[in-house]
Amino acid sequence: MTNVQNAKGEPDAVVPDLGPLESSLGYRLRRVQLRVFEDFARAFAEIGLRPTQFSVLVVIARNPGLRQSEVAHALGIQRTNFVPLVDSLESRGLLERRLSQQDRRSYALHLTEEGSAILTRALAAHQAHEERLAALLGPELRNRLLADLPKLDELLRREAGAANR
Amino acid sequence: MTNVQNAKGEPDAVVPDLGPLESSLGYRLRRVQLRVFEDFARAFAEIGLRPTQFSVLVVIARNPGLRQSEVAHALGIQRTNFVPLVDSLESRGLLERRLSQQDRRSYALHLTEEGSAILTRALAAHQAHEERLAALLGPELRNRLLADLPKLDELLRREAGAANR
DNA sequence: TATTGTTATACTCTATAACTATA
DNA sequence: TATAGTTATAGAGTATAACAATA
Repeated sequence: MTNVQNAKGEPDAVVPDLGPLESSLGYRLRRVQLRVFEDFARAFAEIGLRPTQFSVLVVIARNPGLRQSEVAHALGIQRTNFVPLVDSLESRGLLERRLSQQDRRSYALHLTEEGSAILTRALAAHQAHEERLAALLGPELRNRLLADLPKLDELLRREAGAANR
Repeated sequence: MTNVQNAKGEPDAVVPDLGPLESSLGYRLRRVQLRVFEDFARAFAEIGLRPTQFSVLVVIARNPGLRQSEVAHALGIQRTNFVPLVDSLESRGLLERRLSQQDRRSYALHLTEEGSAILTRALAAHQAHEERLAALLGPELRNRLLADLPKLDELLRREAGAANR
């Protein structure tokens, strides 16, 4: 355990020793991700979209007509769990399920006008959020993380793929 | 949209354009964290501990006698949500709540012998998991991430602290 | 037979409000 | 009055099994 002091020189709370968690990639990623999502939540409070909902709107806007399961797969969400997610966005009038002509089992997803309008505001909020982080981190640290994190993702994706064969 | 090919030269599924998510720190962190936790889950399947439970045992082992809320705070978990977590570990016989003498409102947390024994196995599994990641990433990328992620965490911690004052 | 979307279900995680017993 | 632990509760996120309609 370590005693630290705050800016005023008062003794701060005792900081417990985290042992192997300190150098654990998973632990570090979880803690940092939660912090970043807190900031995201603040930026998106007025808009009323959670990170996952935002990501769904983004993917549909940039790839209109994708099938439900394609969007789900692109975002790493199971088909099963994607249904209520799409339900919520559809009942808010932000997207439409259109019956596909080629394959009548599937729906093609499209944004409504309202969905596009909200997405415009959301994209601005997202950019402001990213710029806030960028100002905090500096370009060097930010760019390094944005280069390193996908590398880790890709390496693990191949590993997992190989393991599931 | 981009068409990619797999190793056999067969056309893989169409890869949707993720737009601003590609360079979103929050999105990147979330995806990578989930991948790393998948690997963690594989490593811990036989042991039967989830990441959070593991982290609780680690902190108690290295700081025996901490109060419940101190452990919760160290791990970024709310007191409220920490109760059932400690309940589950206590009912499995891995830790004990001991009534504090100085402050009879609080419990001091200690591992049982069985808790220590399981933690020994868990620490080995965790090390193997980290070493697997290290072998995949190489020392340079791994060390850079383990240096950069706490930096980001610390910068956001100060920001959030300032915002809540 | 396999796939798309769906329902039902269960467990974990997270968040808020309010209680109790101590301080 | 404030704090430590608790209860109750509700909303998300994630996971599996099984079904109908369609391919």
